[in-house]
This record gives sequence, C-alpha cells and structure tokens, in this order.
Amino acid sequence: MAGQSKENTRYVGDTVVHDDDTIDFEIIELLFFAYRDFTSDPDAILEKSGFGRAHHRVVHFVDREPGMTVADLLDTLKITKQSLARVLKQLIDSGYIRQVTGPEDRRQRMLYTTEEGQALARALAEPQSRRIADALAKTGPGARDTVKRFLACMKNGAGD
Amino acid sequence: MAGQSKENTRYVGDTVVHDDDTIDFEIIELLFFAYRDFTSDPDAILEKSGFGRAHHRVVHFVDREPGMTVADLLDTLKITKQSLARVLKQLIDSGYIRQVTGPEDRRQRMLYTTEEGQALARALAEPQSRRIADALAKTGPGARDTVKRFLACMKNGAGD
DNA sequence: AAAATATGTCAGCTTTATTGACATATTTTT
DNA sequence: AAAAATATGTCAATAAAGCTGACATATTTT
Repeated sequence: MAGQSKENTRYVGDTVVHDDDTIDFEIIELLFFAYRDFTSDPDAILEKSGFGRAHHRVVHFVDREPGMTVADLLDTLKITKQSLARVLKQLIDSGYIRQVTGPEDRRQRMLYTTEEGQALARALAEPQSRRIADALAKTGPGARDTVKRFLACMKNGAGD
Repeated sequence: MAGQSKENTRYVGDTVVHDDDTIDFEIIELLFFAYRDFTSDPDAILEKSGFGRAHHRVVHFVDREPGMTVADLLDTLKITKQSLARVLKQLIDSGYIRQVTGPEDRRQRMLYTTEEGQALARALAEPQSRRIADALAKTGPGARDTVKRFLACMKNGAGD
C-alpha cells in the first residue's frame, strides 16, 4: 500500500485534481512501457505478411476461439463492423481465415483459422509468450499467480 | 512456472511454431484486456478537450519530467519529429504546454506544462491510478512489488 | 568558415479507426 | 404469409495518428 489513495484532492474549475503523491505515476508508466514493448514484438513478423496490429488481433482471437461469429469478434475487439470488415476481408482473401455458414443460423458466419492462419497466430504469440516467461522468471516464484490476478482485476467488469 | 517454455517447437516453412500449450495465451490475453480498459479510462476526459491519446502521452511525460527537450520526448515516445509536431503545436496553441529556450543551448526548447496542462495531466492520470489501486488491493498484500518488478522486466532493455 | 545539431515545417501517404446509409439473406414474430 | 428483427456485407466520406522525404532556420561545435 505505498504511494496512493491519500485522498488529497483539490479543484481546478470543476475538475477534481489529486496532488502528485496521491497518483500512482510509477505503475502507470511501467504499464505504458511494458505494453509498448510487448506489442512491438510481433511487428517484424506482421510486416512480412503486410499486415498490421488489427490483423494480429483478429487472427489471435479467431485462433483462440474457433467458430466464433462476426458479432462475437466485434464484441471482443470493441470496434465497429466497418472497421473489422476490411481487415477480415484481407485475412480471408489471403487464406488465413475462412468462414463457414452457421449450421443452426445460416445468417451467421463462423470464423476459423486455416493452417496458415494458425501458424501465423502462433508465430505472433511466440515472442510475446517468451517475453512474459522471461519476465515472470526474473520476478520470482509466485509471480505468475499475482500478475494474473492483478491483470484480471484491471479489466472492466472484474467484480472481485 | 506453469504452462510455458516446454520448447515443443515445430516448423511451418521456415517459421518456428510452438504448439498450443507451450504458449502463454492466458497472460497475453489478460494483458490485452487490462491495457484496453486501462487506456479507455481517460478517453471521456480527452474528448471534452478535443484531444486524443497522442496528446495524453505528451502532456503526461512533460508533466512528469518538466524541462525535457523535444528530443527527449521523441526518444521517450518513439515517434517521429513530424508526428510529434502536430500534437505538440496543438497543445502549445491551446495553452497546455509552453516552451522555454534552453539556457545552455539556445537551440533546445525545454517543455513545461502550464497550470492547465498540469491539471489536465493529473485529471487524466487519476482514473488510471484509481483502477491500479483497486486492482492491487484486490490482488492482495505484496502485489504492488511483484507487479512492479514484472512490468519493469517486460520492458525492453531490462537487463534484470 | 564549415559542419553538425535541435527544431520547425511543408507535402503527401498509410493504417486503423469512425459514422451513416443501404443491401441481402435469414430467422422470428405477428 | 407478411412484417419485423437480426447477422452480415458494402459503399462513401471522414478523422486520428502515425510515417517518409525534403528543406529551412538558428545555434553550437569543429
């Protein structure tokens, strides 16, 4: 419990302002740098395929949840249908993802990675996984569980 | 040490592929969702000012390191001069950041937040800090230190 | 005096997102 | 059966935030 929640607030106009030492700048910045470098890992691989981070996210989630629908994917990524459309079309045209008409509801398009899509998804995840493993090892025993719980709580709607 | 580093690799073409259970998909996804929601916190505030995330980062770092030069900022953000230029100009024109000619080297422009800039930086950091504090509290005692070390190791050039 | 440095700026391009509008196929409701 | 709702696709226009390349200016270093 170091360095936050002292409730030392003041006002500028009608905006609540917390003084320096009540804000956890340290972890805010660590998170920024950690994520910046974490996401830079797959960039070299993506460049070769001519894809960007948007493609990465789509291939990743479809690989992880085979058969998910377009609506599922939109909900996961929190982007609009039109934003997804271009990226998804490119991945389908390039043979990384294929669509199957839903067996129950024929309006739905269930999404699957092809062999190539699966290989891409894993090639992209590999350096990230390695970075995580190294960081956890250096952090010490028990780190994985603590980090897991912390990250889960950082997410919206983590009721507990 | 659960769920990674089994070194169970195979090849597709000349791309190294790790099988399912050798990749730490769990933490990769937790990190994605945590960061997605963490960065969404300040968005409501930014919209009011007509600024975006790029402005956020600039105001944040200048507030944290008053007197930093343009070159320092470019190095921190890892973006190009031309990308920074537009954002920085808007912040200066709006009165959130001011420039002072370097006292030693008059080519340099040392950057400072104004009162308004400081207030903005802290208003933006506040919900993020609160989210972190809540997550750490829920994770349990000792979480802060573990999370800090883990995040530091996730950054490039963190030679233990 | 020449070269290097720190910054600023113009012009054009790319990626990734946005909104709005509308089309099609299919399922559900009336 | 007709109407409404749903899942998806697509066209067009726009925005934010990055990029490269080129060049200008002021200042410091060589």
